[in-house]
Amino acid sequence: MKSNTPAQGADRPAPEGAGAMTIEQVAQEAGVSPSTVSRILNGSAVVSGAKKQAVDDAIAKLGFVPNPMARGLAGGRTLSIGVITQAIDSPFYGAALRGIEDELDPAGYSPLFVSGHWNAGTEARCIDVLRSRRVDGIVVLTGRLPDAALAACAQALPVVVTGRNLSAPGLFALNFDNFEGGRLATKHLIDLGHQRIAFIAGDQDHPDANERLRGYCAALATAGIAFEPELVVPGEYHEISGLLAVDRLLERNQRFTAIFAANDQMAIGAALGLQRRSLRVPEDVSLVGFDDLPSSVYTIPPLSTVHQPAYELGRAAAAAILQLLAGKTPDAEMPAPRLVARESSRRLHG
Amino acid sequence: MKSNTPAQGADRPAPEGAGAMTIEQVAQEAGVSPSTVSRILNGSAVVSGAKKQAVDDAIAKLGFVPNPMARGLAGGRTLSIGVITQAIDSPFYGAALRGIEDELDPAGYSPLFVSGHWNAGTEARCIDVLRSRRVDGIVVLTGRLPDAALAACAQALPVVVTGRNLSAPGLFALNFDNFEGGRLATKHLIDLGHQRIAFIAGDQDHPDANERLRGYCAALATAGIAFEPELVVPGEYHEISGLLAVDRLLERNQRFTAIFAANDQMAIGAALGLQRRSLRVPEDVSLVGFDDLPSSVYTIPPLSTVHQPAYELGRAAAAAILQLLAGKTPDAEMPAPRLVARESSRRLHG
DNA sequence: CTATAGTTTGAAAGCGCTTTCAAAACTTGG
DNA sequence: CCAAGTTTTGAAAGCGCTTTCAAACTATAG
Repeated sequence: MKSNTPAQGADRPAPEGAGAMTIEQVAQEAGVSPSTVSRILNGSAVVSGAKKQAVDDAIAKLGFVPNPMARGLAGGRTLSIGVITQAIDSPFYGAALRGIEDELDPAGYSPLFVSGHWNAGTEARCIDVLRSRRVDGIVVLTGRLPDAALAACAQALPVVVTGRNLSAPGLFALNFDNFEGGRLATKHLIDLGHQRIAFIAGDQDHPDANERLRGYCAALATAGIAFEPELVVPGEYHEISGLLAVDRLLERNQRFTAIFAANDQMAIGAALGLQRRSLRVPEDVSLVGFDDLPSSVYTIPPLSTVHQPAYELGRAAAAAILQLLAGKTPDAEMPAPRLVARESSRRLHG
Repeated sequence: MKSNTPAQGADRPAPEGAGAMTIEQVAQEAGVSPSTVSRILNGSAVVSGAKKQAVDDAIAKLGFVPNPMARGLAGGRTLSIGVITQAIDSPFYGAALRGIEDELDPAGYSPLFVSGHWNAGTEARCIDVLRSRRVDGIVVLTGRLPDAALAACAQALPVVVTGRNLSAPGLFALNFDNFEGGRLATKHLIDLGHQRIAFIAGDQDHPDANERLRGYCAALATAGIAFEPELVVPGEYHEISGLLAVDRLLERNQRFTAIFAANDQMAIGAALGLQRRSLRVPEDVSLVGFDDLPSSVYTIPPLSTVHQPAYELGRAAAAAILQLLAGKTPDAEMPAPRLVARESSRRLHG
């Protein structure tokens, strides 16, 4: 964690005149040419052991840090990766961003986060911004950009996209099995004896939302339970959708003993909606979410949900872009969906 | 939102060979010298109307976007602002980051987010990283860095820090009135008739946590209620602290009719802890938090809390750094604390 | 109509680094 | 011990932009 030069106060980051070091000064100090220093810095050529030592010493002594700007200009790389997230303050994507950060950092890359706000136009602008900043690659977390736009972008720049199945040159897609997740959640409720299971759907425009719905249908079918369109209410992935959905369901006079919400935020909204109507979770209605947000452990009651490894997703995406940059074919894989049973779901008695 | 050149598909960001444009080509197209183009780009000198027009046209026609790398190298600015946040996935700071993003974007600046993870050493490293990336300024959201380190950093670079009262050259501190917030929350409970009010404290190392405690004490004193050390339990700002704190309180056999938690996350943990002990909120115990996280509207029951304008805080901090950069003295001010009474607190009956 | 001050403009020198290219330094084998 | 091949090294040319500096031009006054 700390710097590796020992005798150094925490408040004095670089040994000396930190701002003004150049490769030339290092070269002079080490008695070699700037070219040689550059070669050592980048490992771009073999350098004799003696000179390498001298340069390393000089770098340590002067506290030299290469100027990324100059590097970028000369070398055509910026060591930065653009990350298009949908909302930097989303509880779900937050973890993914952290994963990206953690993976990129040791490789010397920095993420450049921009928010697309679930809007194709904004996302397109984000790409422009990132490209104008000359990022070396782009990671797109889901979003609404047409696949074609992404593929086009990938022609100029390595691109990693999550939440899609898409294949194009220079493009790597990393998808979580939302279908299986949806199936698992529904099966969990069925196994608990529930037959009338309502589904609060996610945003229609999200492919993952539709996959989760498909999983719900599949589980129902497997169990021989008829799909009941009246039990499915649209939502938009926000808490309020969950609340409203419960109202809708109750107004429709639908009987149901369980609800599966396409994400935790809606499940939390639904829980409040149920409480407002004096329906208890899980005594009267079992509730299952999707995502396993950090806060879902602490809801009342703690929420049963499908765990989405957001952090790992971020790491995997970052690792993939790094591999793409290195000319390799990414081999990242997502962990399989896993149901976390907590207290919001219970066996149907009666 | 969209580009201003009309005939342009969403998937083709720049009119033509987007990557390869240089100021020189623009100059040629407009029949002027590169210097003139640069001057127009930066508004750094008066240029005759005719030439300005010609250059603007050429820029539009070629879809030219200046290379930030070259700009940074030559001009010594990078148009990027380093932001040290504590955890990019924190529910509270997320909103602040968004505020920063929203404020910086129209000014042409980009934020560079790094996470300090509440660790002075890591934060110091973050500053190094940011400086090595040559950011034009730094925004520090709270954190544990010693004031002196910040002041030292401010000598080289404009710095805006939140959550502290600190004054140094090149440094602007933007503080929320945590004392008043703590007082307000406590007063709210007292007004509701509560006398035995437990306090779940925040992390000792956070100045704001101590301020909130001071506010709690002040409100108690004003109401003539004796301060009871046994009613104060330490916490660390996470949900689990709240849960544990309730256990502690109950083990100590303390009677209390209300709890004020130094942040919402702990309040949420406390709510669960109370529920585990079959104590109902608000019937048996009133609960008040601090921060007003977006999710606090949807807890069961919805949480009464002190609203912290995280988003505005971000915007104000960003605006301040922009002003500092422009050589002005920032005039940003934080809104006063405001109590949001929801359903987790109610009048004490009996 | 020329001398003087005031403006607008272009040429050219970097910013700090990477990367050819060719020279210098070693190898090796005949 | 020298020619030919193989490394290692340094000089120098940019990367795309900003910014002096001085030249060219315009306006004002004598």
